[in-house]
Amino acid sequence: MADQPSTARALNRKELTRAILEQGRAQLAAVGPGELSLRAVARDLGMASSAVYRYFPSRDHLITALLIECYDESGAAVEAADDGVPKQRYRKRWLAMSGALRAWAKQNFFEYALLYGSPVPGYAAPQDTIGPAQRVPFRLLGLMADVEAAGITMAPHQSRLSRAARSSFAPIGEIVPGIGDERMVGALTAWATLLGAITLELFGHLEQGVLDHDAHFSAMMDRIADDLGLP
Amino acid sequence: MADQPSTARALNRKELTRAILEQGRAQLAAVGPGELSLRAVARDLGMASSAVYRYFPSRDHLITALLIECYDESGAAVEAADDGVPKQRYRKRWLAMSGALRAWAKQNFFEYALLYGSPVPGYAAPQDTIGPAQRVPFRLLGLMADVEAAGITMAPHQSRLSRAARSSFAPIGEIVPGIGDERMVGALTAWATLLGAITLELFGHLEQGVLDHDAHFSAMMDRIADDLGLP
DNA sequence: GAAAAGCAAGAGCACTGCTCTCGTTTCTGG
DNA sequence: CCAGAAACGAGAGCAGTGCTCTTGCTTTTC
Repeated sequence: MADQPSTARALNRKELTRAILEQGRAQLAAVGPGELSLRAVARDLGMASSAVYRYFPSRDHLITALLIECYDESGAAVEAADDGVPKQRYRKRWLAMSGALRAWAKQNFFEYALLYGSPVPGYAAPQDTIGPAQRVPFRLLGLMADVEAAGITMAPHQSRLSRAARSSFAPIGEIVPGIGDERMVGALTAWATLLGAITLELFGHLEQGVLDHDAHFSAMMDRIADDLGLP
Repeated sequence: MADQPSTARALNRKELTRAILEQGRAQLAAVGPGELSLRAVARDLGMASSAVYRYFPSRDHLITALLIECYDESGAAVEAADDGVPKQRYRKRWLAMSGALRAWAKQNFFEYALLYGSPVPGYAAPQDTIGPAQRVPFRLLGLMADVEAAGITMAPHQSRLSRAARSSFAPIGEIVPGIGDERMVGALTAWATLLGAITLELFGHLEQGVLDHDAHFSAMMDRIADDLGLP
């Protein structure tokens, strides 16, 4: 992987792999995962369907590759949004990131469904995907760490955190240190709300009740920002 | 639909329709939507695949029927949980309802995926489904109306609701009246959080970070209850 | 009792993921 | 430089899918 392809064949292989992935992405954007047809990809590329199997040993492997690509793309969108806001404007950073993820999801409906919708048939996402998948939540946690480092306190909550809940996110605390338990729960709740809000909107569950999706999303994200104590 | 089946044939038709639905449900629980095979259902019932089309004109119609069944089932579970708690124990009612939906989702993974995961291929859920689909959110809104009627106030929020956001859920306000704008946004946010939390957990997005899913879910729901000002 | 409607079954179409084989091309080691 | 090995593209084929159409049979209805 590290060395560049020297031979013409290896170069051609990289190129074709990329072309298949690209065509697969186009297919995905058009018909959604589950309907993604390996044969159709091969057809559009003018090659035999069996030839595709030289590059991706199965349909699931293709989907996994697309999964990684989409995680990276949405993660990059969120990171770019975060980077576009001054570091101290914490609330604005949250609003920018959440808005960016929603915008990406709306522009890439099926891709969002692939990432955060029902998991495909029986296959468990392999280890390769967890890295890219964590880009978005890690950025959110980074914001929390920044807020915490700035000494900004949260409004106290009525209910106490159980010991089990506290120790539950120890793995996260090791990777992104410096976040208090209360704020950690707040951040994870915010993440759930964000994904839930986008999912409800995109998958049509708000169709009967909410008229202005933009305003509604903004209102919810503002509320979350209040809850997180973001100034 | 209202009159009972008089003829033997009509009775047989009702029975067979039910059997197909039941077998489809079994299939669904085993392999998930998208993999639900009409031929397999027919095989298990010992009938020709073409015969099933006398009862369900297409695979999507079968899925729609299952969709309604599952919405009703989950809605009934949430309602039962709500009814099991004294009306004035508002916080407990919220925790019971959210816990019940999560429990149902965990026990009916693919069914939950069918309801709240990626929408199936190209088909838009027909009008028949929206009624059953609204049972859960309506129950949550009912709780909010009860709280509001009891004169319980919410902790004031920092950010103001935009005019667009306020008027956005006018359709809901007509069906479930007596809920203030602030609490309405809070309730819809709570709904998003609930669905997001269950989705993240069930679809494996918490696998790398959270150890104790029960405790984590409880902590988030407690937090939401605080936010909603539930005593 | 005859006509009409509902029904089950089978064949068939077009499609899918995937495997295997068969020539061909390209790379590599002596 | 050239033979063996590895990679490759194409095609046929298998088992499966949703769905349609035709063919007989049964039940209902007039």
